Amino acid sequence: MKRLTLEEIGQIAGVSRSTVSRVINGHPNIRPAVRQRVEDVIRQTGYQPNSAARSLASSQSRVFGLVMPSLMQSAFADPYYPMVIQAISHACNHHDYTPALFLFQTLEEEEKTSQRIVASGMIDGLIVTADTIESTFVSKIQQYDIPFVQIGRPLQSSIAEISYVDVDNEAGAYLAASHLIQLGYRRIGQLATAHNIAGAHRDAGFRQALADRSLPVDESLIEVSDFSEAGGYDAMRALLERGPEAVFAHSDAIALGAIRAIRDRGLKTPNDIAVVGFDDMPLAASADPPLTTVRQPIYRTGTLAVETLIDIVKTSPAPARHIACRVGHPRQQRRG
Amino acid sequence: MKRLTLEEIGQIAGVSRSTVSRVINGHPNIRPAVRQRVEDVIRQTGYQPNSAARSLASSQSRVFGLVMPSLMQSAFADPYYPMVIQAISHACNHHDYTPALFLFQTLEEEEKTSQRIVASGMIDGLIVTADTIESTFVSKIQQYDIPFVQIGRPLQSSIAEISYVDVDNEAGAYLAASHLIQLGYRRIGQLATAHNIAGAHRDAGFRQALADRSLPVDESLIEVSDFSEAGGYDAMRALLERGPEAVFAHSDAIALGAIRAIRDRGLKTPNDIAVVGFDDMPLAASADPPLTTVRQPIYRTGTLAVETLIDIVKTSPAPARHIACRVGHPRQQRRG
DNA sequence: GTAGATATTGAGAGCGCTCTCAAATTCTTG
DNA sequence: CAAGAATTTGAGAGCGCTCTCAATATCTAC
Repeated sequence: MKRLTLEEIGQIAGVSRSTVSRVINGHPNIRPAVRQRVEDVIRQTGYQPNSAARSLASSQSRVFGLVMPSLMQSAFADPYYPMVIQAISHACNHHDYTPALFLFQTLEEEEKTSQRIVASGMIDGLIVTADTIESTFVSKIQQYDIPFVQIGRPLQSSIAEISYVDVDNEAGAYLAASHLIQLGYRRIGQLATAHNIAGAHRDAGFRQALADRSLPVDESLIEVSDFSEAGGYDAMRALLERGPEAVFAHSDAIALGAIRAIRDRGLKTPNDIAVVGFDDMPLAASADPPLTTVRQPIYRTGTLAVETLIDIVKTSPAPARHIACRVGHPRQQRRG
Repeated sequence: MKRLTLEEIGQIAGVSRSTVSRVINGHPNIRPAVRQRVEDVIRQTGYQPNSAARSLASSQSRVFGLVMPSLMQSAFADPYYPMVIQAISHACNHHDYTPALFLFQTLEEEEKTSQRIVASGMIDGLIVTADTIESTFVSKIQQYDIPFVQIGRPLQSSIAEISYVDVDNEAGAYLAASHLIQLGYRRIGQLATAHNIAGAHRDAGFRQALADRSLPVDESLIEVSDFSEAGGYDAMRALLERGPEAVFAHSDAIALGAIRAIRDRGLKTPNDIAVVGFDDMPLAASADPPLTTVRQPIYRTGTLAVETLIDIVKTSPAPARHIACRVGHPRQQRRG
C-alpha cells in the first residue's frame, strides 16, 4: 500500500495541501463542510502524516527520550525500573508522544549515544533517572538547550535549575523508622544503600526519626547493601551479629533478602526481628509473612515526569519544576 | 548553542554541502586531505546531522519499534520483559539504532497508537513480543509493508511468512522433564501457563519427554498458573493435594511460588518434592536452596531480534528468517 | 446592492538533508 | 605534453510537511 501525501489527500478532497494540513492540526477557520470532507478522506485512506517531514518543518518530533544512565548489569532485578518504564510508556501513549529508550550499561555506551540524542533534534525532551551520585549525564546535557526532567532528586548543588519529580524518600524513611519506634523497638538497624541519592535521603529520614525521639543512632547497626535480594541477605547476615530488634531496609528486595537471612538463622519475622521495606512492589506481597513496606508511588512518578516534561516543552523551560510525591504510611501488603 | 547545518559545516571547511554529506556517510572518492579537514570541523563543532531531515531525504529513520501488545498490568513482575528490553536497547545502541517503546496495556491503547507506528514512516522496523495467543497485533501489521520480527514463535498458520526469534521452548521443557525422570521421579507434575505460545510449546516438550520414556501423563498433576510468583504459589497448593514427587514449572517465578507453597506445607525441596524452573533469571539464584532451572537465553534472544531485523531492513524482507535459540540443560543456579 | 470587515483558502518559500548528474580536477599513457 | 580515463567535487532538485502572506469567498450593515 503506497503511502499518500498531504498533496494527494488534498487532491482527493478537492482542496489544497494547506487546507488538509489545517484540518489535521486542528486549526480554526475551516468551513465545517470542508473539514468533514477532508476528515472523511483521511479516514478512508488511512492517511498518516509523515513524521520526518513534520519534524523537519515544525522542528519538533513528539519523541521523548527516556535515559537511564550507568545502569548496572543487574539493575533490572529490582522491578523499580520496569515499573517506571511502564508508567512513562503509558503516559506517552496517552499524550501522543513516542518514548525512545536509552539504557546505558557502560560509560562508553553513554558517550557514544548521548551526543546523538541531544544534538540531532530527534528528541523534544528527556526524562532521566539519575540515581547514582557519580552520574555525570545530567551535567552533560545541561549544556544543551534540550528540556529534561529528572526522576529522583538532583544533588543539592544543582537543585535550583533542574526540574525533577521525586518521591519524598526522607519522609518515607522517617515514617518507616517512626513505625518501628512506635511498635516499641529501640535497637533499630538499617540496611542502607550507598552511592545513590534516594538512599542518602532515606538515611537522613531514618536518622531524623530517631533523633526526634532522642534515640541514638548506632552506626554499627547500619549495613550497606546494593539494591538486590542477595545484597540484602548478605548485609542482614552481617547485621545479625549485632542483634538488632528491627530493621529498616532501603528496598523491598533488600528486605526480602533480610527476611531470608533471618529465617536461615532460625529466627522469625516479625516476632524475633521486625523488617520494614521501601517500595510497594508486587514482590512485597508474596513474602512470607507479607512484608511491611513504605508505599512508594513509582507509577505516579513516571506519569508525572511525562506530564511535567510536556508542560516544560509547551510553555517554557524556566522556572524549574520541583515535584515531590507523597509516600504512604508503612503497612503490611496484601497477598496479590 | 545554535545548531549547525551541513551547509555551514561546509562553509567552515571550505567545501560544499555535498562533500560534507559524503564524509559523514562514509562515501568513497573523497581526497584524504579534504576528508580530514571536514572531519576536524565536525569534531570541533560537535556537529550532529538533523535526524528529521535525514529521514525525510533518505526515507529511513534508524528507529526500531519495540512493541509489547496486550501487556497485562502485572507482566513486569516477571523479569523476562525487562531483560528483553535491556538486550534490545543494548543491541540498538551498538548498531546506531534508536529503540522506541510501545507497551500496550489495553486494546484501545494499542488501536490508537499502532496506526501511527506503522504508517507515519517514523519507524524502520518492528520487534514484537507476541506472547498471548489472542494477540492480533501481528496480523494487523502484516498488511503494511513494515519489516518486523517477532520474539517467540508465531502460530502455526502464519509461521512461514513471519520472521521470528525464539527460544526452543519445547526442547527446554523436554530437558527439564527428562532431568526429573532421570533423577528417578515418576509422578511428575507441571505448573503450566495458558494462553501463551511459549507455554503451549513447553507443555508439548514436557509431554514428549514423558512419552519417550513410556510414562503416562497424569492430567490431574497439571495445574495452570499465570506467570507470577503468587500464581505459582496457589497452583502448587492445589497440586500438593495430589501428591506429586516432582514439578516442572513454566517459569522461575512460578517455581519460586511453588517452593514457598511446599515450604508452607512443612515439606522441603528438593528432598520431598523436586522443582525445576524455566528462565535463567537472577531471581533463580536467590531461592533457597538455589533453584534448578532451564537456562533460557533471553538476553541473546533480544540481541538476535535486533540483528535479524537489521538484516531484513538492509537486504530484503523475504525470505522470512526463523531463528531458534538453544536452551541449556537444567541446572542449579549459583548464588549471585 | 455595495463597501468594508471577516472568514476561508491557496501559493510559495523554506526546514536540512540525500542523491543524481554534470563540471572540474587529477591521473594515465603513448 | 596532449588526450582520454578516472577521480573528486558542486549545483540542483526534491523528500513531505508547516507557516506566512496574499487572494478569494462570505458575511455584515447601511
